Amino acid sequence: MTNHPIRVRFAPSPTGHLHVGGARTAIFNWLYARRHGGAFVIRVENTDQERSTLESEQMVLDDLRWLGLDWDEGPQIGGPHAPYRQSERRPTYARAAAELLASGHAYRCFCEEEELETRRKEAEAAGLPPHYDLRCFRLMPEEVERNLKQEKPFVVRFHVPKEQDSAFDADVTIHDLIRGEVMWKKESLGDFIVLRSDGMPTYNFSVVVDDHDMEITHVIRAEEHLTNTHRQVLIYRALGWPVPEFAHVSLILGEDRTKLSKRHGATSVAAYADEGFLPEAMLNYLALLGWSTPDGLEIFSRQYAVEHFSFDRVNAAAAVFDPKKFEWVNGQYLHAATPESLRALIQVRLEALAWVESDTPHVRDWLDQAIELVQKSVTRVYGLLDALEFFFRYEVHTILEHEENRQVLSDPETPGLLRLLVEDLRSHGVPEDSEAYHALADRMKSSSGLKGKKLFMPMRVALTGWTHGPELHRTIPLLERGSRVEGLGPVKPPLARVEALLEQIVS
RNA sequence: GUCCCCAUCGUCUAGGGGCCUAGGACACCGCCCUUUCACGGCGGCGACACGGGUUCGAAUCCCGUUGGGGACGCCA
Repeated sequence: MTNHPIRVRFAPSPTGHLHVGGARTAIFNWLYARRHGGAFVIRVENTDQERSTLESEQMVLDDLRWLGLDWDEGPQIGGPHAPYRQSERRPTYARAAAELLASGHAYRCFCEEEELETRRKEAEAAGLPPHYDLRCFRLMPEEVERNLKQEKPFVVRFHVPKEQDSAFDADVTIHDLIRGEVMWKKESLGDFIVLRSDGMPTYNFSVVVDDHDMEITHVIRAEEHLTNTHRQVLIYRALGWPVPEFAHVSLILGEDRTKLSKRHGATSVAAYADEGFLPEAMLNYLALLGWSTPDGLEIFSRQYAVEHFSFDRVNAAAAVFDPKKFEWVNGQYLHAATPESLRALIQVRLEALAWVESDTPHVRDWLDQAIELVQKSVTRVYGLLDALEFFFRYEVHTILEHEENRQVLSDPETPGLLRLLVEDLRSHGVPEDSEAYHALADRMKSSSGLKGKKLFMPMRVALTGWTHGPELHRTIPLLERGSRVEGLGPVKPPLARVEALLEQIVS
């Protein structure tokens, strides 16, 4: 293509948290930049002063950082094309608009909004395209002068010539990196506004001016902007600027196949973070929604994606966001994570729950073993808390409230069995490793005459309070050790558990 | 309504004329592993929207139909 370094940008409008659709666009931009050693620029599109806020900007940037998408130029870090906030770039737009005005590609329009609205409706009713009727395009210079003198508010409109022999051809063809050739005829476009009456540029104008100013070589954005490209290319043409490459990424859809939005449930990156999804998993899943790896890998590192990303493998069709698969991807990352890293992620909550009182090496060591024991059973970070709960909570009443537990314990053999278990734990001590546990199991088999589920389920319930959970041969020693670790929240030791339950059952 | 985009299992996709009786992943259903649950392993269910061309040969190329989506704003 070109010898110039690749420059791409992500241009969010700060009106709330980053959504998964925006996140995926950002990811594709970032991957493309990193793949080709180019620059990833962030530009804040806040020309809509009604809806844009600084708080939202901060949130979006935080969300991007959480995803690990670092930018080379943009808000908070600056760069050679600062400022990177459109509200602060008004002089640049004014200059470009003046140029369009001077060259006759644009004109002042004094029509009022309500007036335009009614005329648009009339045109539609008459079966005509709802385009601007060119009223102000035909204004005599004297009339324009008079209006200006009266300080009538005006917008600047771009003129789209419809004459076939016009020197300025308003037909446009682009070569989209994802879609191939896309073309529009001049007739499908009316004269459009580039500068609002308050002097702020409209989206289509500011985008072109900024992308040119910031030397953007590849515009990678959502497909909803595809038809805007017609207008934008005309502006490039009128200003005599080179047109960048385009890549329009398909939309992410909800289950009902309409554009993903709030009503589909959690759609913001932050919401998923709050629910215990990992940034690597999010990056992986979102990249996979539309892009596929050359060798069919579905779980891959950030580095792998950077090395293999290409628009050749980006699908042009829209994709439905599948929470189930996302959950699976997250699980894959969670299962492969080191216990230490997971512990760090739940540290604050462990302390809030008072399961951790002081952060000592013994506490950390015990926690890592406990996490290692349960991590394969969860798909979300905070699911670890539920999986670990049985270590720290053993309440006989709560246990007996659960139907499954009651069923297991209702066997007439249970009291005798638990009595034998108490005796064994007292005389032989609580097993401190798998081997000792298996010895215990053997003794219980012969002393009780029970085997299989009849033996192990009551033991499991008595020891953990649940009918399911990690392997007993690892759980029991860990429970016993946990009860002795200082700085850890209260862990009731195995013997005390069985005794407490037995007492309640026989009474 | 006009313009634009899109179209392979329920979902994400592989596929770019013969390698396709269409491969993988998620989900679902079995079985195995496991004295529980989960993880894991094995297997099953399940798709080229339709109609015309082009070609010796089309999931793959072309046209049309249908369907879905998006855009038509002094929002982005």
